[in-house]
Amino acid sequence: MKQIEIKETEAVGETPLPYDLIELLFFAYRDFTRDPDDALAEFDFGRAHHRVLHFVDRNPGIMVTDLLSILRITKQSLGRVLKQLVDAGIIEQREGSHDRRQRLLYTTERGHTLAIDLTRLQQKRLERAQIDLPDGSEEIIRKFLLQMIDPEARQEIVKIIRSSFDLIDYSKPDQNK
Amino acid sequence: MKQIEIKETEAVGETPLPYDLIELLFFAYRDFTRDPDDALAEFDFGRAHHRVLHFVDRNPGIMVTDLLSILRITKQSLGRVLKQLVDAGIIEQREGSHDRRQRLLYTTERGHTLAIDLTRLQQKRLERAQIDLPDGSEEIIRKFLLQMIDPEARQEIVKIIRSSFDLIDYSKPDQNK
DNA sequence: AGAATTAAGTCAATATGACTGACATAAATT
DNA sequence: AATTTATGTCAGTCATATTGACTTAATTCT
Repeated sequence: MKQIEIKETEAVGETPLPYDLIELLFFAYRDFTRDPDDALAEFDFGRAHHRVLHFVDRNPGIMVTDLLSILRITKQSLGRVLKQLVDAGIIEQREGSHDRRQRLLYTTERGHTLAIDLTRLQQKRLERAQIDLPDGSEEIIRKFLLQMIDPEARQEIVKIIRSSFDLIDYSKPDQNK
Repeated sequence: MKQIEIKETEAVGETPLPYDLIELLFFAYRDFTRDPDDALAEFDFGRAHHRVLHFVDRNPGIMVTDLLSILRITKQSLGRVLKQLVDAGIIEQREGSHDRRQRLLYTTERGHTLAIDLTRLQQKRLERAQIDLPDGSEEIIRKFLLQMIDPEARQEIVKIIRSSFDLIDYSKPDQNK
């Protein structure tokens, strides 16, 4: 009944809307982020803390400025979260050896362990999601996700991820059918 | 250099962590939600409004309670957003014909048009993301995303999405390798 | 018929994560 | 010496969410 109702309101001849993928992305991403969210709630940390912890752990010695540009948040937003992580002994700041203005960010041993633990939670979910998928699926998923990203941003993100994208030609980010 | 630094801190012999997929999901989802976010900013609406609009448009006549359970937010959180959408003439509430306690939710004509417009933005991105993927990729992506969802929730979500999942056996949500 | 439950809404207080804009300091670069 | 850069801070605001308690109306159960 409802399905007919919907169909009727869609203009005839137009491409069907990809409601399934849209909603799957919504629900999948929600559950994906909930594993670490729940784990961090014990420390009174939230998703913002997780993102900072993740990218600092992945990029030891990252500058505050570079972290801001990855996360696309403002200095003020980062400030509080970062301070809490430093106070909790999860992240530490060291003066840059060449440029003494910099406060380079590193996870402490404890912070690194925590980051790995959270990543393992997400790993578990990702592995479970790939059960019974045919060979080559991971490469398809990777390419799909990369191409979901704004073309202008892809190259920079590939650098951040610095993973096995050798087969993807991201020098032509604007190609169309 | 940095890559070596990271490798050293990982215990030898453990499975490599799927940083690439984790980060791709983060960046892909961020850009995916930005299209409608940007479009709604003109109306002074945010992502919360989009979610409500989307699921009301997809489920005409949905009860407030059911919408709350899909979105997993509280009545109070929904309240303000819903009121704004009703005030703006985007969503309307009708008394249930069988149960007069219910305020069933519908998009207005204007609301429906807006919902479709936003969905077309996301469609564009999804289509672009599937360029140059081999045949059968969409099915793989769909299955991957479905299996990213908590096993206990999958069946309910398939009902919400009510799409082409005939080939997926979600009666055994807990199967492992 | 009366009790219990359900659907929806409201009040009050709070938390989190984000924003803008302005300004300050120190260090590096030009 | 002047400018730019890296970082941090102050003050105020906003959006989205939370919890818990309570109300009203309508339906369902016993």
